[in-house]
Amino acid sequence: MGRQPCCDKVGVKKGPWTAEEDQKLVGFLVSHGHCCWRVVPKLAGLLRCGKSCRLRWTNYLRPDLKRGLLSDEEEKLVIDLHAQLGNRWSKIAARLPGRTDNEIKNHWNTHIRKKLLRMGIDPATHLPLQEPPAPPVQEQEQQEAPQLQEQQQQQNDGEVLQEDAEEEDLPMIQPHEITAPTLPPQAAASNCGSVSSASASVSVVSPSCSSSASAVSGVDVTAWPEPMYLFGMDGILDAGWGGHFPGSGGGLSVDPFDQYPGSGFDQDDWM
DNA sequence: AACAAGTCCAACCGCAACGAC
DNA sequence: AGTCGTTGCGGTTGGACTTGT
Repeated sequence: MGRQPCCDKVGVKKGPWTAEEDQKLVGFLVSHGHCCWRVVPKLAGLLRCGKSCRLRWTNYLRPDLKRGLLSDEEEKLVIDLHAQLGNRWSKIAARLPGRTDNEIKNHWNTHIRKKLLRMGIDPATHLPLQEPPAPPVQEQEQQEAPQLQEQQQQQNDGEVLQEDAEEEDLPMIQPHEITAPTLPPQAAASNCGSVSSASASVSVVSPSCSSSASAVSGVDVTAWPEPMYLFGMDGILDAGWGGHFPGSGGGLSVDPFDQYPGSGFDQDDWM
């Protein structure tokens, strides 16, 4: 018995999302929420499969996402959690607010993994690599921590990583540094993703069109969180999110967008 | 300036888990 | 208890971008 594909392969667009598609998706989700992802693209007028919509939303369009490199603290936490949880990226992501599993996974594979390897640490086990003679630099580092128990190793990871980061002179961008330039709400609304609570009209420029879009286009998608927070719970309620967030009575101390699947409201709530 | 190699990340794929019936 | 539909997760890939020659 074969699995039914998540969507009809025929007539379904793939590849990078366009600004127009992002607008449609965000506009639809903000005003209606999602009942089930399969029907979202149809209702939103998108030639995408539901899975693709969900991924786009959770990994990029969700308003509570942080953008930019992981901070030093976040990186340490990822290493720590990875030592405990292994490749359970979603579990790790759950401990880093505003970060997605995909983002953490990518960061691990492109940055952290290499750092650990250079340090002579097996990224999979977080133990020193049992390898043939390492190059001098690694040798030296290995001498510093020979045959450490895992706990000790974890403790060292952070310290050595920090040194490593300094060594490379890698700029560690803090969240507050990567958010959008502070704009008055109106300006923010006209320049970047905006959500009118009344009409739920949304404008977004897709960074997928160009990875440097946020830097050069003048339409900073990293600004997403700010306008979304600015329009606040009232806007969310006006836009049709009302009553969908248990315990969302006051303020946004509990992020309403975070972890909404399985957080206590069922599909009917979204209809 | 042009090209090649390397890096990074958004998006896709396929499987597993879960819930409804 | 078994089947089906949906969502979530982790691995992988394609291509844009950056860096080096």
